Amino acid sequence: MAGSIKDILKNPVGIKVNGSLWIESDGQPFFGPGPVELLERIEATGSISMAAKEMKMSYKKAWELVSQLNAQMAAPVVIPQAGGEKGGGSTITPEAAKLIQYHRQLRERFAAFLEAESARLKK
Amino acid sequence: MAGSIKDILKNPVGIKVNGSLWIESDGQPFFGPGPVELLERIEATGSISMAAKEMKMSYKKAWELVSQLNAQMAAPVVIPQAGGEKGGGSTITPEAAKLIQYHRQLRERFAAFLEAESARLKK
DNA sequence: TACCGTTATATTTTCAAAGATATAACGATT
DNA sequence: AATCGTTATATCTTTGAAAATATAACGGTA
Repeated sequence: MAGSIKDILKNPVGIKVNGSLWIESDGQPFFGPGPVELLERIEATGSISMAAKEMKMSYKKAWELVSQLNAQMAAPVVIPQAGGEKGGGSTITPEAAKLIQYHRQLRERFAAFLEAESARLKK
Repeated sequence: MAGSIKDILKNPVGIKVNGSLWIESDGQPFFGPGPVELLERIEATGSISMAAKEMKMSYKKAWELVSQLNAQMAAPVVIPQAGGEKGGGSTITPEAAKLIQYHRQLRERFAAFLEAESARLKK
């Protein structure tokens, strides 16, 4: 279309609309893509430290995320155990599974939005 | 609704979905909310330095944004003049106006999306 | 009790982004 | 030529976030 955005760009080939989403509570973000993946990997590995390693995230960062998440939920999403067989580990609660599922669907709807906007950009 | 996300949060009052959008070219973001506001203020003030000061952005940062934008557009969005009456100044081109208008509409559609998602969150 | 790998926490180090500062070039006006 | 406020650019400093490091606590198992 004439007068389109892509027409005024020097290199319109790789152009698209991108973005990121998160859930805010009291104005401060507390649940973005990072925590979701962390929860998924904690579920898969049974361990915060292993999940963090897989994501190339420091254990400290991972622990802070878990701690922050648990603090903001009515019930904890991760149950940690320090010590025990194999040194301990962590399991996720049904509430965590709910969060994961919700965020997955949210991401899908957002991806559709971005797709539509990217298409509009090229028209 | 039962099993909703808001039910598993400790403080569900201020909860909402938020996010940010930008345009990518070749995978690297080059046009987000900051540059738009800068362009608007350059148009209003006729000067990069005044626009930057209004936004409490360093002149350096503002100049870098302008420079980067100009480099990525087929035609420049800002025409700077160093020296001249009143020391110089900068004007924006019709292409810049197009970018501003596009981004404004994009923001509106995104706001609607976020609003819908925030509403869904509370259901 | 000694060991293990994990959770929990404090401290230090690194590093990149932002900011501050300084200086030159510019071109109309006087 | 001197002045003015702007653009243009280099360099130094600050600072804040991430990463790295270190250490203790934990609770099963052998």
